Amino acid sequence: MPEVDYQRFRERVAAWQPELVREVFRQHQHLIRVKKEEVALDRLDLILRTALDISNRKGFKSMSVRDLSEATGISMGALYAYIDSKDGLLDMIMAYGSVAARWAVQVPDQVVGARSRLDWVLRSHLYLSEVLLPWFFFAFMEARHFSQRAREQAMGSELWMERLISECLEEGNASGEFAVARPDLAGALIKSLLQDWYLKRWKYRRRNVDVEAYTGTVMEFIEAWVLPDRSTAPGRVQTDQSSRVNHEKGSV
Amino acid sequence: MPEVDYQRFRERVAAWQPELVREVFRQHQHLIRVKKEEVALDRLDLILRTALDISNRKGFKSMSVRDLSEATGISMGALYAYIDSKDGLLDMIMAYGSVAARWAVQVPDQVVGARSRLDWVLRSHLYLSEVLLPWFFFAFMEARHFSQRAREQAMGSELWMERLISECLEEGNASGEFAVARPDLAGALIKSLLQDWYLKRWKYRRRNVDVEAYTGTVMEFIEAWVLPDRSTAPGRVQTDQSSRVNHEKGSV
DNA sequence: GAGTGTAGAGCGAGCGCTCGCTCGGTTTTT
DNA sequence: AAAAACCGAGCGAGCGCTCGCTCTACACTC
Repeated sequence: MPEVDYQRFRERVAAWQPELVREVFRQHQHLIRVKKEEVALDRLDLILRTALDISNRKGFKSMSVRDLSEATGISMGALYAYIDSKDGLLDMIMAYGSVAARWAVQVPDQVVGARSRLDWVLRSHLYLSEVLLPWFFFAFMEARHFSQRAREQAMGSELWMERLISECLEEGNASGEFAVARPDLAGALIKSLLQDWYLKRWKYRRRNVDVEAYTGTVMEFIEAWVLPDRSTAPGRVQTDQSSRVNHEKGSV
Repeated sequence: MPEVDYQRFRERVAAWQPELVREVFRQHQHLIRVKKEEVALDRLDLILRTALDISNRKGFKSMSVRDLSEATGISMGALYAYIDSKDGLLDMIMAYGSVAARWAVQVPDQVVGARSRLDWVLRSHLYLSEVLLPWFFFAFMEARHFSQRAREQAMGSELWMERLISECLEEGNASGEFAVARPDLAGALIKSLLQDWYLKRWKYRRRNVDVEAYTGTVMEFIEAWVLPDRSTAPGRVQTDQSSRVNHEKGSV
């Protein structure tokens, strides 16, 4: 039934993930003093990973450049050949995830129908946040420290994701696949369920809940709400409209 | 149907809210140089409010004590008569919300039955987070900067709230009021819906969604999942068990 | 293949600045 | 006039960032 599973998603991501740092390097090359691409890529990758790691433990603001220097083993001077400033490092980190998101979540043409599209969008988002967990956590937690321009961009992409979900719901309402009262609010609530996966990871790790189990429960939760009819038992099949209950809107 | 609404909740809170700062003052009196309680309370209240305001805009770490001094109009020296250190200020802020939570969310004895209890717990949490929004936002965003002891306490209270929800669900499963597959995971997911209200406030404010509208939608969302049967129309009445559908667990 | 010039990459002590916090003196209250 | 509260210049530590220098790899000369 699902349009994609985690295993296949990982394989698809593995194909372009090494190119991510290269893309970031090229976007910011005018600010980077290191000339040779092949020399730069490994260390840039190390810098970005380490910066995310330290920032997610003590906050970007609290991470001193000396901390980063010690953790990467790259001297202060050399570090500043890769970044033009601490804020520039933040820009590169954000670019890293933005590029990944752009490459990962576009819905392919062969996925048609509201329910399939919703399934695809939600799963892609969850799976990507699993692969790039440190980045998603960082982007959420540090967003309010961004410059106004960057913050508005972050808010915009949050709203974009929501509208993507809401549009699926509206499309489903129109086709009869779904029956949900407020697609706008529903989109917001569904997004918060996706977010919990990377915001509260410690909780799920402690309980041995993996991304597939989480995704499964979330999809059930959502479908219980948006489908016109349902049975709470997992593995159900009712997707046709014939089994819908004719609910009485006017009842007190 | 609901055990409590926002209006009544506010009235109840208004009765003890002025006593909150007094409680915080007394808990930390040994660290406060200002002797006279009546002199101290107003300024302590101002300090806590302003600190929350600045912290929520630029982060607790980035808020300098000079910022706080200028914003409150209290000189550096006088400020340090109310707080023993910046970390001490953080302790007082956390105490403020902890006391409020303790006073606000205990379930009264007259609320019986799983569905009523769940309703009461969720609404109380949502309403309290509306009244103390700056505190809830602060507690979530700054938790990772706490000392290990404080962080474990925060994690504990997060898990406590979840277990409260999960227990309602389990109780409801046992009594037949609910039929939810994984009460533990469900508790976590439901909590994330409550959290979205204070984490993404800008979004809901922009859409003119108030706390009652949000609460209503969330409660519908949740009940669509946990109730054994449902109708998507708002204002429905089916709460008795006679209308339950006998769902077939084994169906493919 | 040994010697040499050079550009790229790396290094870390030190600069100017802001931070949390203090303390001797002043104003207000009782 | 004593006690309580308030004030803000000044302290050492730590911050982001720089800059004069060294090290390394490789093309070129003889």
